[in-house]
Amino acid sequence: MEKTYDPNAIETRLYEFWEQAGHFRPAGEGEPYCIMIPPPNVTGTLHMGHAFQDTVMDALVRYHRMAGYNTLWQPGTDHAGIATQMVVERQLEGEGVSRHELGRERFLERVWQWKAESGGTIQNQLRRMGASVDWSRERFTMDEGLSEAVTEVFVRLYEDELIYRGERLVNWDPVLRTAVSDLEVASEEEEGHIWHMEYPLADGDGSVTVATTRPETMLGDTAVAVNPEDERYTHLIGRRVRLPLVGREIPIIGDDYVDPSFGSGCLKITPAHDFNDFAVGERHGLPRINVLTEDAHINDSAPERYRGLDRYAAREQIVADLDAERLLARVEKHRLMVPRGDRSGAAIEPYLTWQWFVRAEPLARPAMAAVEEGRIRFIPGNWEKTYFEWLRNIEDWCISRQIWWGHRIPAWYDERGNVYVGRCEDEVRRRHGLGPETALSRDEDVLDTWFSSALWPFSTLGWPQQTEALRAFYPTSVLVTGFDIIFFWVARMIMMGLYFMGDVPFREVYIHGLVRDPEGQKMSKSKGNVLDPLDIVDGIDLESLVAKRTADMMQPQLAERIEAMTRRHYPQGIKAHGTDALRFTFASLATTGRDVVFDLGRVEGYRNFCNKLWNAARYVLMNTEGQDCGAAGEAVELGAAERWIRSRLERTVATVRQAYADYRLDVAAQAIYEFTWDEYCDWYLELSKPALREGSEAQARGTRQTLIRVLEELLRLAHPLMPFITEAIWQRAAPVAGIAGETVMRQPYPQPDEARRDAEAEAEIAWLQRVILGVRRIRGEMDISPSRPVPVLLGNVSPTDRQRLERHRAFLTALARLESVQILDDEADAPESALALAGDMEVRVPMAGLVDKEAELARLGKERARLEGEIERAEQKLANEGFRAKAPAAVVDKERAKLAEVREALERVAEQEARIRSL
RNA sequence: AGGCGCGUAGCUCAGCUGGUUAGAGCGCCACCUUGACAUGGUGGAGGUCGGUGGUUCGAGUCCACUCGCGCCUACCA
Repeated sequence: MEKTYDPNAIETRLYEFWEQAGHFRPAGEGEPYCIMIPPPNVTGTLHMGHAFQDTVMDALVRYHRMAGYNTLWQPGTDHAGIATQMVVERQLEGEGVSRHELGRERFLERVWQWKAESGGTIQNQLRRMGASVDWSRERFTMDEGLSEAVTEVFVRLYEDELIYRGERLVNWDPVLRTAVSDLEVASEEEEGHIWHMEYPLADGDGSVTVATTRPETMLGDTAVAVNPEDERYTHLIGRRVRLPLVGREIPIIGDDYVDPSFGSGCLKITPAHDFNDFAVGERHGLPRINVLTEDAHINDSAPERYRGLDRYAAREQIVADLDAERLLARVEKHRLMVPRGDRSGAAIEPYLTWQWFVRAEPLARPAMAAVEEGRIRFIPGNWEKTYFEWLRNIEDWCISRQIWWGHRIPAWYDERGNVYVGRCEDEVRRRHGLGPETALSRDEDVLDTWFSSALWPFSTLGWPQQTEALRAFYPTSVLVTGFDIIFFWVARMIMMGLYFMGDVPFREVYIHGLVRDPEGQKMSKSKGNVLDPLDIVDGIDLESLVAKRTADMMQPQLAERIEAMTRRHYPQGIKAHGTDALRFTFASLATTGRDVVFDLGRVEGYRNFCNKLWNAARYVLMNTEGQDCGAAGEAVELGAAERWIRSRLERTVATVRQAYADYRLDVAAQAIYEFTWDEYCDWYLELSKPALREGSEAQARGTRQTLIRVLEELLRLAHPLMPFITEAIWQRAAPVAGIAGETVMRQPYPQPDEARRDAEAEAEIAWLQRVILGVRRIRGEMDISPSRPVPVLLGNVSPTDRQRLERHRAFLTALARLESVQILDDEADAPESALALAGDMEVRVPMAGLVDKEAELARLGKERARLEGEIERAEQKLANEGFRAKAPAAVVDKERAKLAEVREALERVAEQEARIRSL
């Protein structure tokens, strides 16, 4: 083995080996375990959120695969309708062509071409992360099979009256010229104004004052509303005002939607351009006058003067005209929430159009019940609240999009505008008896991408065909995802799964946090604080990182700031850490669903950990490969150290298994880290050295056997978190441990086995550690050179201590670097010495020539102060009658024992201090 | 406005059903090129757990209030 761990040298090679050997495919036996990957955008690239999420999924999947489950991790991508179409449109723009000039068919060819070019990036990045997905089953939402599922679902929902077409107000993106769902709109507070306008009464003197943040909508006003309880205005209800600039007479109506205490208490009603006004309009049978074109210019319903103006130009003009007519009462600055399309950034217009909708309420009810009844469990559980809250207030889902890239809606129209829904035109003609003389044209719109994503858990398994995979893996085991798409995706999968499969799509939903940058900011392309996970794996120099982050930005003016921030956070660029270190970092941060602030320092720490494991393996193999490890059944003697490390490993196995059951990868990671470093490397490997050097043949054999067996088991234990390094070492270590097999990923996961617990060995080694640590502390604090062997005297030695000393003298001498060990029969014989306590036993290092008086006094003083504090605390507790009476007896006893012990220790320390002082 | 979450060592985070001296990694200090590993070893310093009040024999851990931060949902013209 190389002296230093080099991830680069092993990772790619091992992944290719796994994939080619088919190790990612379900075993075909055992209880099914299945995770569906949340499909990333087919033309996208891997970001830190993906890497985190994929680490969690891969750990779960590898764990269950090793634990004997028939395991499938289903991969695939979605077509990301709007996002992908935008990318291709921008390309066309560069060529000076619009998609309309190109035509639908040729445009779609271009999109497929783009997919062929840039698709596959994210798949290869997933490979670099070690993701053990079954590539042979990879799916894409626009595949034939998945498209068939989409059509089938649409038709059935339509036939069951859960899909309808209607003219409604929708969120309209005037840049993309398509409807978008509520979820694709993000409202941000922005500076704006509020204009107070006078609407003169039509039949007499006076006027009412209305206020608006969007004056241009007044062109479409069809009423003024007041609260019917508002005494100032009740007399006006039923009268009319003359709409300024337009001249239309509109009624004053009473509706309790109006808040009398707000503003003037009079509200202009524009049913075609405001969601609340739309509802008011419905109640009062008001006309809906749309005054905008689909790209938010004033249309022909408005007075000629404004036609063709952009909405903001029209606003200015209208304000100016009102002012000229002295109908503008006043203007105030006002902060308001402006809805913007999350793709285009354009201000969203409520816009009256014909769209397709899914009736949500009948689907939402069973979806809530599934969680209420525990058929689906959220982890952490509090996300249920968010889920219920959304489903309770759910609105019908607008699923049609006025774009081209996506699943075209399976609806046809005849020349009279009748609509027919079916799986294909033939079916429509057959079912409705429409001959070739009837011309049919297909609906131009496509479906929301999330519509196809909602079917993911069953469409990827072959539905509507009743495949074996569908039978085996539906419902899937767990969905791993971020909280930001609970609404978008999780709830919709549950609704669709229940409706079409009659069962939940997954039994558990593990919600993880967001990955944030070192300043706690959400990582996003526009902020320029994203990291490519592979740059952490492979490393990247500062200049390349800066260039990467400032390349093709949406807002180039931020480049300077981003560059400065990047230079501040990564002054040396980023070193290569390897996939395993990155994965281990993510695992250690995967606590209870909270966000993770990404800290490169931790990755570095875990890369060091990989190196530690690597070198431990190097040492073990050096001492076991080609040597007698007792595989042939020769006599093997296991000493306390051997029994101890096996016992410790057993505990670790139990902890790690429980951690997986609890979705606490941080706990699993920490248990593995601590066992490997603090017990196996720091102690057992050191203990093995004297045993191999000085032990009997049977002892050496037992040591070698334990070294290799513990290593082999540890590799299996750690494999789901750090697949590459464990595989690389395992392939070499397994034969030495007498285990055949070509990959660790198909080996059984370690099982806890109480029989391997050994309390006696643990006590024995704990004693040894106490003595060694005592000597080391004296050494450290007395500044005795580590290279200088010291003599040690043991005082107040019990028979057990005496036996232990005889058993472990060699260990003690080696690990504490002793010149000699002697038992003091009479304490009075003790020379001047520095003191450490190991339980009741005194560990003394003579001072002559080694220890100076002042240093030892300082050390003892510190120790005494600590012990006195302890005693005071314990005494206070025990003096408290309430404590003695009410605390459990075990707790009280423990406190008493502690007090006695500490008092004893204090006595010795004080004694020692007095002796030294008297010198 | 409503909901959720967070605030523990300089930094990033653990701390389960309340009970030994509140832990880890990184960073820091001192010493050490000992033959698995300087991506290392040994020893050490450092926090009273945002604040206040309460429940309790006992609270970082439960309750109330409060300050600060974040997110989500809904928004009044």
